[in-house]
This record gives sequence, C-alpha cells and structure tokens, in this order.
Amino acid sequence: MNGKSTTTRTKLERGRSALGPALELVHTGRAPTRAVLTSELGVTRATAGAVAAELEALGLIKVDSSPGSAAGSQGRPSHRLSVRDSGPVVLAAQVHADGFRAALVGLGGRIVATVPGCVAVMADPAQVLGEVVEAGAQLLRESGLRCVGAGLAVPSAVAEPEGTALNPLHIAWPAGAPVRDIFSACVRAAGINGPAFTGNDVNLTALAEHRHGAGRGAQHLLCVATGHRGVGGALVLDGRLHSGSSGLALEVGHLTVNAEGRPCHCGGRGCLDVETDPLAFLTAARREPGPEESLLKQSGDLLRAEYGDPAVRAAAEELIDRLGLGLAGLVNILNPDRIILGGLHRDLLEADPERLRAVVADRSLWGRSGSVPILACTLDHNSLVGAAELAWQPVLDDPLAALA
Amino acid sequence: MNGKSTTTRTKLERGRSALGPALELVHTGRAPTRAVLTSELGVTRATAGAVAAELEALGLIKVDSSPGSAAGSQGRPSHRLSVRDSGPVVLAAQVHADGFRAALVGLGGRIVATVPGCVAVMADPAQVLGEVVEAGAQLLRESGLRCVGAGLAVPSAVAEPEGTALNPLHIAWPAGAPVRDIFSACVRAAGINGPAFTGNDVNLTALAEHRHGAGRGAQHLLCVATGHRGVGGALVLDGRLHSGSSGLALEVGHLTVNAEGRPCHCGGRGCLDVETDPLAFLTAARREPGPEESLLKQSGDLLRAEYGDPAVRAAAEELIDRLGLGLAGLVNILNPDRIILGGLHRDLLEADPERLRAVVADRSLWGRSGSVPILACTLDHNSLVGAAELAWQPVLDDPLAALA
DNA sequence: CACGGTTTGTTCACTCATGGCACAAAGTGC
DNA sequence: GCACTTTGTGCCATGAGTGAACAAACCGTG
Repeated sequence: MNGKSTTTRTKLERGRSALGPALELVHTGRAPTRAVLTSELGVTRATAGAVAAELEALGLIKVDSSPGSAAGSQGRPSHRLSVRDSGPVVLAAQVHADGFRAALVGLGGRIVATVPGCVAVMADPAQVLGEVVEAGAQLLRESGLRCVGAGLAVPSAVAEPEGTALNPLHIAWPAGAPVRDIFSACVRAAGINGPAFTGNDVNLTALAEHRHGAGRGAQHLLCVATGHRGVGGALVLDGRLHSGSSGLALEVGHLTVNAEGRPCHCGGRGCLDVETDPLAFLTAARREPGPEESLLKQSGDLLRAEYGDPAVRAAAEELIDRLGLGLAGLVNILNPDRIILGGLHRDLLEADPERLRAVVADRSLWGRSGSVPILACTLDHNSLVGAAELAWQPVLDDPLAALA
Repeated sequence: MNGKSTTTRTKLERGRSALGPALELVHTGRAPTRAVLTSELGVTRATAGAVAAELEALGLIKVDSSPGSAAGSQGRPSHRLSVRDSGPVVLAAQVHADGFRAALVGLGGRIVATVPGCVAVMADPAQVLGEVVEAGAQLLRESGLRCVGAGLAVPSAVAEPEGTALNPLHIAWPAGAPVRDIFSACVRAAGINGPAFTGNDVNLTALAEHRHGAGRGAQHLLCVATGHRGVGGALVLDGRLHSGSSGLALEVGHLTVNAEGRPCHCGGRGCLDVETDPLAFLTAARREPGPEESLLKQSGDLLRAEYGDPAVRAAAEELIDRLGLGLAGLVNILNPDRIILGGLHRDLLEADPERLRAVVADRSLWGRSGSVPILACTLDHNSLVGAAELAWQPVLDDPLAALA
C-alpha cells in the first residue's frame, strides 16, 4: 500500500509537460497574465490554470489575482503572472581582465545581489574561481535564499564536452585550463547546491540579451562583441544557444575584412580581430594606448567624448567600415533577423548607426538581408545574466526534476 | 521551406505523439527492428508495438515478423521494420542548367520512378515547371500510387516566406520569380494531392545526404557544393535544415579566399565563388572552356582523367587551397562535426583528400575543429531526394494529420 | 443600479497516450 | 530436452490535457 514506484524511471519524474514552457514564458516576460499564458501555450484555460498554480506551489512564480488595476479592455481581468521575489536564485559569476563579479540572479534575469571582486587576475584559475565562488557563497548566506545552480562566464572559447578554456588570453590563464571542472569543484567545495555550468562570455551575452534584452523575440540572433582584445560572436537559434558541435562556433575574429590589412597571428591578414578591436581603434586615432585592461574603456570614452576630432572620427569610420564588412559576411552565412553589438562595436554603432547599417546593407548579398536590424546590447552585466541563464536552463526544461 | 513548422499545435488533430519520431527513425534507417525502435524512442515495448502497428495500418511501413533469418544474438528475434514498397510517394522535381528531372520518391529516399526531361530550359518558369509537373503526373498515373505532396529543387536562393528565386542565373529565369507559387499552381492544376514545397538545390542536397547519405548521424552538417557556376552551401542542425530567417543562409560564395584574387561582382575580390568554380579551374588549367552547361562535367572529367598533367594538377592544388581556406573560415563560424562536398568540390576532394584536409586543419583555429571529417556526397540525384524530403516532412511531423 | 455583453477563472467528467507489469513467444547454448 | 535471454502482447493504472458548463469580474448603457 505504500511503495507504488520503486524504480526511478525516466518518465516517472516527468511532471506536467507544459510546466517548463510555461515557466520560460514567465521568465522571459512573454506571459504577463494567465490569459496570455493560455494562448501562448496553446492549451485550454483549465490547463494553464493548473500549470500556473503548480509553478506557484513550487515557489517559482507569483499569481496575482486580487488587483483591480487598470484593465483597459473589457471582460474579467486576467490574473497577472510574475517571477516570485523571494524565490530560488542561481549563483552567477564572471571573470574578465579587470577582475571578477559574483551575483545572485533570480528568474527573469533579476540581479538580487552582486559584489564586484577586484582581484588582479592571476595565472591560477583555481585560486581565482575559489575566490569568486566564495564571494557568491557569502552573498548566498546573507540572503538566505535557496540556490539551484551556478554559472560562470569566461572570456575564452570553451571546448565541449571537455569544458576547457582554449584561449583565455587576457586573463593570463593557461590555454586548455579545465575551467568547468575547476568551477564545479569550487561550487561543490563551497557547499552550493545544484549543477555548475561554464560558458564563453559573448555566448552568454547573446543568451542574456535574447531572453531579457535587445534580442527579445528574435528567432535568429547574431551577437558580435569586442572585449579588451579580439572579437567574439554568438548565435541564438530559436531560443537556444548555438555553440557548434564542440562549443567553438562563431569564432568570427578571423573573417577577412581588409585585403591590405595588417597581418594576424592566424596566418591571414586584415582579420576582423585585429582590425576592429580597441587597440586598432586607438592606433588609427593616433592615441597612446594605456595599460591593457583599460583599452576598451579608453576607446569608448574617446569615441563618445571626442567624436568631433577629425582623427578620432576618421578612425571610427574606418573601423565601422571594417566591422560592416565582417557583419555583411556573417549575414550572408547566417541570415540572422537581428544583430546586436557589444563592447567597442556597440560604441561604434552608437557613434554612427547609419554608416554601419549602410555598409552592411551594401555588402551583404540581398537587400532583404541587408536590412537586418542592428542594435546595441542593453543589459547591464549581460554575460553575468547569461551565466545565470545557463544555470536556470535545467529548471526551465523541467522544473519538477530540477527542484527535486 | 514553405511552412515554418507551425509551433502552434492545435491539440485537436493530435494523434499518437510518438508516431512522427517513429516514422522518421524508419525513414532514415535508424530503426531496422522494433526493439531498436523501442530504445531509440525511449518508450516501453508496448508503446513501440502500438506505434509500429499504427504506422503499418497507415500503409507507411512494413512490420516483418515471420522470418527466422540470421539473428546473430540470442533472445527472441525482433520484428524487422522497413518502408512499405507500395506505400504513398511524393512527387519530386529538379531544375538545372541542363534541363529537369521528375521522380516519384517513397519513404526512405527510394526513387520509385524517374524520368529525365531534357528540355532546354527557357526563360519562362511557368512553362518549364508545367512540363516538369506534367512529367511527374504521368509517372504517377502509370504507377497508380498515392501522392501525398510535391517538392521542387531549384539552383537559386529561395527567399522566405515569399518563395521567390533570387538568383536563378544559370537557368535564365527572371530574378525574383515566384517559383513556389508557380510550382504550387502547376501541382494543383495537374490534380496532384498534397502541399507543394520549393527549395534551393544545395540546401536540399544537404538534407538528402543527412538523412540517407554521407551526412547520416551528423548533428551539425555543413554541405558545400559547386554547380556549373558559383558556390552554394547548406547547414543541417539536429536534423533540420537551417536556412536562416529569410531562407538566405549559407550564401558562402563571397568568403574571401585569396586576397590578391580576381575581382568579383559582389564588390570584393578573391571570393570563393570566383576562385573555386569550374570556370576558375579550367582557366587555371589553361583549357578552353566549352559551352556553359558542360563546364562542370568538363572540369570533373579533366580532373579525373588528366591529374597527371602538371598544369591540371597545379590548377587543382590551387583550387584545393582556396577551397580549404573557405572551408576553414566556415569551420570557425559554424563548427560543424562533418562536412560534405558536392559538384566540383567533391571532385577536388577526391583528387587529393589529404591536401584539402591539411589546409582546413591548418587554417581553422583549433586543432579539434580542424579534424572535422570531410566527405564526398554519395547519393545519386541528391537534390531530387532532398526535394522529396521537403514534401515528406509534414508526414514525418504528424503522419495522421498529413494523411487525413 | 440592474442589465446584457465580454472575457477569464474553475470545476468535472472524459479521452487517450503511455508506463508498468505479468506472461507468452522465439531464439541461443549446453 | 532445459535454463537463459530477449522480445512481443494483453491488461490495467496513471495523469496530462480537452471540452463544456458554470461562476466571477469587469465593461458599457439605459
């Protein structure tokens, strides 16, 4: 009379199958009310009601039925759905050239608490990640919230399925460092629950922007960003990150964008990487590059503050033209329906949006593709939020299993 | 390439949900027996049995229970599954520079009947497609089989969602011709049942090779092929064709592969398109190009018959190096786990596989990605079979609804 | 302020795909 | 022949989801 199920079959732990999609809709803000949830899921009102009630019982969302607020249209007002404030969180961490940042991120990409750690990044990933995770664990203790996973963003390609960082150049880690294993070990050592994930920062930026920022609603979202050195890219297809068969997709830095350009370490010349990064900009603008970590900031400030300066403007236009050529090449290959730019590329876009759009339209094959919207990244700490998305994914896929 | 696989599923027409996946497994040859089907679907034997029985009742597959054939292993031999011989077919058609071909294609990519029509392709798409469809309808009448749809492959990018051919250059059709609408109209006029689809021939080649040829089992399959003029590409991700947001993805012809190369009509120079097509090969080998339609054949024959000739060999090696550079660029962007080559590119691969693989490995960023397997297309009439796949897709997605 | 009209939430019986079992069937090896 | 293994089949339980009827909450209008 007691043991109904002894063996843990796969299907036994399967909950309501619409649970995951429903949570994702609330998570991404596409289901503000239960009525919208019903139509978005394509189920009956009864089912949507049961699903919403179950998600509320799990402590993930809030179903607000009381308020006689501004309805606008006629008919009975629908219950409003939102992410629960004091629901579970994930630990998100980000490592970059200037240091690290740890945060607690709730559903909806909401940063609950964050602390920027300002260590000078050292060559030992284990030590750095230990500090990052400890900072996150401290936040977690202070908050008293439940943690369901952890995610880490690193400025390097991450090979699948090994989880090794292939080119963590500007954080001076050894190439091939097993960052995923190290991060997982740190997370476990800190007593944090849930699985741990690691990904490339530009990939995670794209993921975050797709779910909560400028990429919302795009079906084929291309993201290109410059960090301190080098160029990264990412592609989100139908809501899922496309990182290739071994995690190395969208290494777009070595598209040729200037046949007479400077030689690149890859063996070619005129690569996007060396033609559109902050160092290239400062050089073209005939400014003295400062210390490496601040190249990005230095470039952005210069671009915003002194765009009137002919040398700065000429340098910017040169880079915009190169960037446009690279983007046009990617448009021809990937045919995205939206492009978002980060880092210096974002600053270049904002300096002269029309010029960039014109170059892309002119150099991509079809007028249609050329009219791809090009937008700037909008989220603060987008790769941090992206790292959190990584950790949230199991919950979105199967809330019952992930919270069990 | 027509309907974007409507995600808004109306539960009314929902049959057994495992029906589609099961049919796809049999269709692609990945479920030779019912036992394999059971494990591949991840369901119980009872369910797999019911699904197989239902597919058999629908006249789509054959369940072979009798044979006491060579089992090999111990235990009760499983029923063998195969595509039914006299089951429904789709009408597949292909238009190319030398004429057209029409065929009836069953499940499993089996060409039941075919007729090569050898018209000189004229400037009027309606007339050509009318002839093609009529040839197919004739085959259909002779066979007496049931037709559940039609698919067409054209040597041009096909814009979505309009279904217009953007660059049907070597068949002398007007750019922007509404090929899908024309084809659909012809199919309806011929009294053929089922929906009609139209797609780019290289895309369809990739789809066919993925399901029945050299691309089987690949998760991220990149296909690059040269026809008579120009280069086309295609990408199959997780079994579905990726054709971008408006059908124009993988227009790979204008990757720069030779900084000092000849100018291209796209505005750049040294594009893959003009550096690795049959005309480029013949020119490099200092041979007199014949009439346009036979450039491809002429090149292939030359490559196979006279590879000992120093001029031919040098030309081939030059093209292989250029092609390798282009493929390496695509590897960096797409990170496929397999590459298949068609047309002249296939001939180049077979002329010197090691050289091509070495170039790709050398010029792609990571050793891992460099070791991507590069294979030749294997199917006869692969774009024809791919066109059939397009027409089969609704049946694979939902057999009950599609056959109703 | 009662009135229909509209939209949404809720309850309940019903459907049906699937899991879980027990048992039968069909092979191999000794 | 007999154990053993593997697969097919019949039957019941489960549970997610539907569909329809009803209740609730808001709008307007007179």
